[in-house]
Formats: sequence, C-alpha cells, structure tokens
Amino acid sequence: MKPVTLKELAARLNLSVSTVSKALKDYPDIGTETKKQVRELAKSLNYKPNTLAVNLRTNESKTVGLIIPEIVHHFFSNVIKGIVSRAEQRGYLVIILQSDESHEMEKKQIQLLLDQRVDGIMISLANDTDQCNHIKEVMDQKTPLIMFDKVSKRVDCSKVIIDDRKAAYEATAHLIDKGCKRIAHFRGALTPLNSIDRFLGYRKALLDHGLEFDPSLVYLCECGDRSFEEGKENARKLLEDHQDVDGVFINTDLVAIGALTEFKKQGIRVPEDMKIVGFSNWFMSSVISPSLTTIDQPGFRMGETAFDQLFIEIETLKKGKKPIFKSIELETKLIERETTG
Amino acid sequence: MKPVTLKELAARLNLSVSTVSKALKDYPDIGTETKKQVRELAKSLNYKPNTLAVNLRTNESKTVGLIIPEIVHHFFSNVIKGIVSRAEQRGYLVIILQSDESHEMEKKQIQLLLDQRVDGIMISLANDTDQCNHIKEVMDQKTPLIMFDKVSKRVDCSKVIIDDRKAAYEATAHLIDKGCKRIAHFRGALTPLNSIDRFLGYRKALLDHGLEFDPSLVYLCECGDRSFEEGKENARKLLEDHQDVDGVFINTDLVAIGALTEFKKQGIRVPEDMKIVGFSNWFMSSVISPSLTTIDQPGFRMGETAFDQLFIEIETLKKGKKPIFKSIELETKLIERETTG
DNA sequence: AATTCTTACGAAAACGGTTTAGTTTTCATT
DNA sequence: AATGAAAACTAAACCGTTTTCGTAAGAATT
Repeated sequence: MKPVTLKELAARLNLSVSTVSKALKDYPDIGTETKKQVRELAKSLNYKPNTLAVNLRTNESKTVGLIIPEIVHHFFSNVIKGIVSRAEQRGYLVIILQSDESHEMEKKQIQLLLDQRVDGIMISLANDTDQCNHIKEVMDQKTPLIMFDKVSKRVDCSKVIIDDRKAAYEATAHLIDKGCKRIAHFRGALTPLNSIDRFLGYRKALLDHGLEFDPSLVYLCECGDRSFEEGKENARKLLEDHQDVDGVFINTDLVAIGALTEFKKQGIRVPEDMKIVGFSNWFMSSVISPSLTTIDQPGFRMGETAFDQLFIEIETLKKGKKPIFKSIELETKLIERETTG
Repeated sequence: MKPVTLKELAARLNLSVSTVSKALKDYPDIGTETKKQVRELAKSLNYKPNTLAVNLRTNESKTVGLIIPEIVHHFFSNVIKGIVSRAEQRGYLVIILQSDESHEMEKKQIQLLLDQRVDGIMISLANDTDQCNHIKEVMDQKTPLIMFDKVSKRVDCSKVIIDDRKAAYEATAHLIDKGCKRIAHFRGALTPLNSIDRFLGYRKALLDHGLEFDPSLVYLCECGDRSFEEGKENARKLLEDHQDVDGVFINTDLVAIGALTEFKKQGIRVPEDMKIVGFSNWFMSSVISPSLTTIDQPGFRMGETAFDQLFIEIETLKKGKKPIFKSIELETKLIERETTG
C-alpha cells in the first residue's frame, strides 16, 4: 500500500529513474515512445511525485506563512480569504498563525515559519510590536516578507496599506459637512501606526475646517476583545464630560456600534443629536439600525495584493535578482449610511 | 550566507555527521563532553535543522490541512482559531483552504493536501457535497481525517458535531414556552445534514407540544452570501402568507437578523407580536437591538476538539495501530435575549 | 574510413538530515 | 593473556526527487 515512486515506475519499464523523471517532465532528450509509455504507466498507477522530496531537492516549499493578530475579525478574515484564493491560483499553500496581538508570539511564529522553510511571509503586526529585529532576521535570510495593514516604518520591505490619515480626514470632514461643530474621536491604542494616523487625519480635518482641536475630546480604546464594551464606556464618559458634542469619529466599527448602543440607551437620537462615523466597514455595520456610516477598508483586496506582491518577490529572488520593495496603497471609500443621514 | 548544516558542524568539530546529529538529539551513545561541544557550536552558529530534509526522512510534514466552505464567517473563523491554537501547541502548522461551498473545489483541495503530504486533514463539507468518494480516497491513503460541523453519514471517520436536532428542538420549545402558538421556520439548504436535522428538531418540538406542523410555514434559504437579504425576503413572504404567525425559528443568525430588520420595518413589534430564535450565536446577535435569542454553537471548542482528535489519530497511526473513530458531540446552549424577552 | 553530430538513455551526485549496523578503543574480568 | 562488555564514535544506507555529466549507438558529414 506504499505510494508509487519513480523507482518503481523505472523498474517496471526497465528504465532508469532519471529517464522516468525526465519523461514525466517532458525533457527533450527522451524518446517520444518512451515518454508515452512512462506517462501511461504513471497515470495508471496514479503516481504522484513526493512533495517532501521535491521540496528538499528544489529547496522550496510552495508554502507561504501568514501571521495576523486575530483571526476572528471581519477585516482579517477577509484578508485571509484574499490571500488564500490568490495563493491557490499560483499553486501555493498558506499556513496561518495568530499572534494574539503579542509581540512574543509573533517572534516565535516567525521562527516557526522560517524553520518550516516557507517561501515567503505575510504579516500584520501586533499592537505591542515596535521593535522589529525579528523581522529583520527574516530579511537577512532572504525570505521575502510583506507587511500589510499594521506595518512598521522601521523595516524596509514591501507594504500593502491604506492611507489611514486620508481616510480619517475624509470621515471627519464628512461629519463637518453634515453640520457637526464639535466632534469627538475615540482613538485606538497608542503605538500602532494606524491609530496614530487616524488620529492625525481627524485633527487635520478639524483644523483645516476652522474647528478647534480639543484634546479632551479624544478618548482612548484598546480595540481588542472588549471593543464593544469600550465603545459603551467611552460613550458614557463622553456624555458626562461634554454636552455639546454632536459628532464622533471612531477608530473601529465595533467600538462605534458599542457607542451607538449606549447613545440609543441614553435617549440620544442618532443621527439627529449625534452623528457617528466608524472605520472598517464590518458587515454588521450595514445591518444594524441605524446603519453605520463608515470607511470601507478593502480586506479581500488587501489580501490579494499582499500575496501578489509576495509572489513577485519570490519569483524575482528565484532568478537571483534583488526584488524592488513597493508600498502599495489601496483606496478606501466613505460609506454613507444612517448614522450621518 | 548559506544556512548551517550538520555537515558543516561536523567538519568544524572533526566529527562525523551522524555523531553531530545524535549529539543534538541527545542519543545515549554520545559522550557528554562531545554533546556539550556540539550543542555549543550549534547554538553559536544558529543551526536549525532543515525541516524539508527532516520531513522527507521521517515521512511526516508536521502540517495539517483544513478545508472549510467559507472563511469569512464568524463560526468558521472561530473554528480556525481553535484549530490553529491547538495545533501550534503540538508543533503542527495549519494549511487553510476554502471550498467556497463547491464540491469540485473540495475535491481539488483534498488532492492538493494529499500531494503536500499533510499529516492529517480536517474538513467541514460544502453544501453541495453528497458523494464522498474524494474523502474515501483520503482514508485509503491512511491519512487521518476528521469531519466537523458539516459531516456526512456516508463516511466512516471521526466527527465533531453538535446535536442540531436537539438544539433546534430546544429553540422551538423555547418559543412555545414563551407562548407562541404558530411558529414558522426558515430552514437552510436541502442537502446538508445540519439543516435537515434542525428542521426535524423544529417539527418534533411542535408535535411533542401538541401544535400542528404546517409545511407552508417552512421557508427555504441558501444561507450563503445573501443570507441577510434572504432573511428579509422570507420575512416579507411570511407576513404576506400568514397573519397569525407569532414566532419563527431561523436556521442561521444572519438570516434571522435580516428577518428582524424586515419585521421592524413593517412595524411588527419584536418580541411582542413576533418572537425570533436564531442559530449560531454570531457575535453580532448580542449587539443588535433587540438582541437576538439564539443557539450558541461552540466554534472555538469545535476547532480545538477536531484538532485534538486528529492529533490522537496521527499518533496512533504512527505507532502502527488502527485508530478508533469517535463521534464527539459538543454541547450547545440556548442564549435567551430580547427577541423572545 | 574516420570524424562529428544527433538522439536516447543512464550513472551518480546532490539535497540535509536520520538511523542501523558496525567498528574501534578502553577497561574490567577471568 | 585472552575474553567480553561497555562506551564513543563512524560509515553508509536511506528518504524520493532533480539535474549534471557522460556514453553508446546510429546517422550524417568529410
């Protein structure tokens, strides 16, 4: 019941292993008749080359690694889907790991993937990652690496991102457009580039439109497991601290939905008394009531793009050339819904 | 810049490759002093065994495959998370593929995984899979395989499931408890075992409680991408066809949320005029208003359990024994919320 | 007839480990 | 001094391919 090997095919046909191998790979120096025989026997015995052996010989695994902070997340699962679909088209398989937003895990997982000799790695950084030595090690090993969504300026590699600052600017400007005079911001954690950029976009929009920037209107949230709760808490605090706020731009949809829930509970009318814009366009945001205005973050396309770029770099490297690192910026889109209606 | 090999270590220490290999694996027939030297050099040169070579020699890849119908799905992403976390603990990596609910894709992907020589496979079947020859091929190759959630009776292998019938019974009984006299059901597609079982549970609950089973109260939905729309459409039809319905048990939360949206739009008060129970406990269901009563389907634990069982079977097979197939049933739980409040 | 060219195939090294079956050395035992 | 056993190490097969470098036989060229 052992799987069929080249050796076995060779024995049956009274040929050498090398001839059989070449016949199957259509080398020009094998006779037409021989090729035919080999191929027929291979098919009839259901011969499949042993990938493990091929991998060793060719020194590639046709496998890429993917590290994300959290699998159960609408945005990231879209990214996964994009990556997996593109990879499959190109004959690559995807190994998934979850860093759980922990820098330590991330380090270990990078090692796991390198040990596994993956042909490339795609990563979205954990919130608490700011040192990137573990990433540099990957680059040293000449394993192509792409960062997406949560990236680091400290590493010189290809990146697939959105323009968080611009998107946040647009979101805030939209609130201003809709007549908001005093706009709060629930920002994300302090270290990730994304939340910093979103904050900066928010501030710039205020200033550009002649509104005062008031730091006390900026509330912090971790945007982790407790996002929904954080939204409610921040909304509660906001209502206590400031009675004059009429709009809020929120770092993440889920927090926004928490806030929305709290506003409704306290009898604040949305959008009449309070307008809300979220970020990410979770599926859910279109379904709740009132539906949430938000920034569409193209997860699926980001996954596709990340893999495409990785593939290019893998191929370039195989040819012995040096890949050119690109920063690819994907378009976001403001989705107008009822919370700013 | 080549990675360090055993050969290189051996050369530097004037030892043979085999000695170095054994020293690193702590064989008893290597001297203590030698071991020490080898280990020190290995560490200082940052030696890492070439997994590709190890895989070939040991004929295992320390990799398992996972095929699911749809990655972007709260339940399945929880399953993924459970599997990935357990696998990582055991030193296994997980390759993910998405069948897109297509039987053809599923077949191809099984082949991909077998070609890759994964040590085991976990699969949740596509809706349109009823023939399972492709699965039997896996079993023939002695590759352990676990089915979860969407399984087939036709295949003799370990399965991790919930008791859909019982859960549906409980959901329906809950509606009856809350005073519903005429209960509709939005069922899932016709072929999958799950939706059949849920339908049967629904019907049995009616009959056991002395209510009439009326086939015209059963509406079909595919529960695919259009789930939310389907929920709205079915709700609309239901309201046209039957004015006396006061409760509905719905195959999936997302459809339920669609229905809920439509009911609200048409001025039907939930739960006063219409009570709803969903299925799966999507995160979202706790967050909408009114929040959705539903059946909690333990995705994360299902993932963990599936991997644990797979691991057992891999180990058993390695020892040359025949694994014992188990059907593991996980507990579901009725989550009472406002739609039946 | 001697030389070169094709054509069709095979031997063997290589990939980087693991493991079996020795071999040598040392040293205690009879 | 011969024997045996333990300790420490090595040679070599092996996993299943891929690929380089030959080589033999026949055809074509000079």
